Amino acid sequence: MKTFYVTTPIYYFNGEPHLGHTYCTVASDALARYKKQRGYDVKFLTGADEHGQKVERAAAEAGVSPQQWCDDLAVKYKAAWQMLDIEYDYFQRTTNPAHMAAVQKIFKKLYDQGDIYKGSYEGLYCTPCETFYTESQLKDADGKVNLVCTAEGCGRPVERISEECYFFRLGKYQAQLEAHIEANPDFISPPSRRNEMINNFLKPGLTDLCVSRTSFKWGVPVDFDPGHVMYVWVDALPNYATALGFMSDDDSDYKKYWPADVHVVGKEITRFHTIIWPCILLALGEPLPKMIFGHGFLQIEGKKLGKSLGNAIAPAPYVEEFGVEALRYYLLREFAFGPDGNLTHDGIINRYNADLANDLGNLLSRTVGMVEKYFGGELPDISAPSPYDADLTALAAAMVPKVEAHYDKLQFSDALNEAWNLVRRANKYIDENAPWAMAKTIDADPTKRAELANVLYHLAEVLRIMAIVSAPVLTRTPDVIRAQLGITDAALATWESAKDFGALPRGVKVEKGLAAFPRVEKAAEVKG
RNA sequence: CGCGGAGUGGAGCAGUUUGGUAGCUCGUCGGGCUCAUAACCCGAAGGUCGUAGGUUCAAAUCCUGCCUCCGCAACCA
Repeated sequence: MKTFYVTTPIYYFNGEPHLGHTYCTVASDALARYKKQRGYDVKFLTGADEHGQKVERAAAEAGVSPQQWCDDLAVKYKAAWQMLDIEYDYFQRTTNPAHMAAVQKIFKKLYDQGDIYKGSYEGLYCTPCETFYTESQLKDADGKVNLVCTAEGCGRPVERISEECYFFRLGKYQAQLEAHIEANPDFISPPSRRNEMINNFLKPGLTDLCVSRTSFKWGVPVDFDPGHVMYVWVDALPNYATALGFMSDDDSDYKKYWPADVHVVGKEITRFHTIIWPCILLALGEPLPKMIFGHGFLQIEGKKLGKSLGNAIAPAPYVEEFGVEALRYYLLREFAFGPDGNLTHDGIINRYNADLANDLGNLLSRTVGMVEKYFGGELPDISAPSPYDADLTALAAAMVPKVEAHYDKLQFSDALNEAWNLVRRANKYIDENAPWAMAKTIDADPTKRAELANVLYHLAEVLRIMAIVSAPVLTRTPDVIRAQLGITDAALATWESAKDFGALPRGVKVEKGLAAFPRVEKAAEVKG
């Protein structure tokens, strides 16, 4: 069986999960679900980056140990992912002892082969804030360098000091990496990010990277040099491999699933995943991930989402108001996956009402309603075709491969739009056939009776197919649709069966349920 | 000249790689239908595609200048 390994970033544990994390994780989850539907043996990893000075400080401010701080947050993240129907296979944590042992081996191996060496890091340092700055960070708007700390409320002078640390020979692998990027156009996706990486970082040349610190303790110790802990790179990035058992006694999963098919990351960390991580892998002699996809950022009601700005927004209020599927659908349908997007409350309502309530939910409702009203819940003979059938079935047949192509490229919005064309076509098909007119004579006219049944059968088939192609995003409604259409055969829920218009057996029995997506009115406000 | 992204009818967005009737959703207006979640279907109005030039038979799309907004610049998804 073909394998597919997809990862979210390991989220930095200096705050609770917000809509930014949600966006990235929902997209990864949709991809994982889609690949499962397509028959892949999927491994879907998410996790947490728990080390470093910021975590250490945040824990101190909260009056708990760093480990306690992380344990508490891990519970919250897992709860958030459960609320959002995220089907991850493993939640990696960088405080996981197995991970820590593995990265120590990685660090030692790189040191032994000369790719990590001991040197000193020179920088401008603010002692009270324990923060290093580069000159470029201290530039003001005019480009002048001011030797004062920029931390909020500080402004004290910084001093030029040096700290002993270990360096990774990043520059040594530049040529190899460039050749790989050249030979694999999708390696850095989308293309705009690829250009950015090449122009911004590769062209100026890679400099060796500081991979250890002595200024804080909350990290993986460099076991052969007490006093040093690993800085983020060698600790965090290899999580994608250590989660599979890389550098452990049992690396069978690593052998099976590595290299990763996609690392889904936010645009601000594209650089680390497309340059530093590949160079570490090259140094280790391991294969590189096939694709790093750097998606854009969400704004919330036009405002930048950021923990430091304090307007981080939790997904829970949106889930409470609209339901988990509506939030997932909105995130993946409203925004192209790649550029930035602006999430708005009104926008969710519009999407929800237009696509989920009016188009899909109502199609289910009217279809099932008519089967009940006209046939007492069970379709009879459907042998009389309608002149509009061919157009509908042709559209359905053409739709599925297009949806596949879009999902394969992580273009969720295009995939959903393409799928929804079928819903819109089906609603039109109802008008074309005017089943309510047919219904008037079905008692006296067996042909009309079969004609009407045929129309309703086609609608049921559209809904069955929609249940399949929407399943990467809509995690619950597909089952609701199948329940109302009386579909129990798992063979009618497979991805392949979506290409087989007419697979649904005759004699459809329906059972009307609650509206799948009741409309919401605009006056409503987000709670909390 | 640090780098990158964006500027398309009232709103939000596609389209720009491979130039060739400007598309989608919402909203507005008119009509139809009544099975359905006041939902559905049809039609219409509305855009000199930021701006000034250039290339071309032809530019939202390629090139150049300028204006505006935003992001990044050792870890905010």
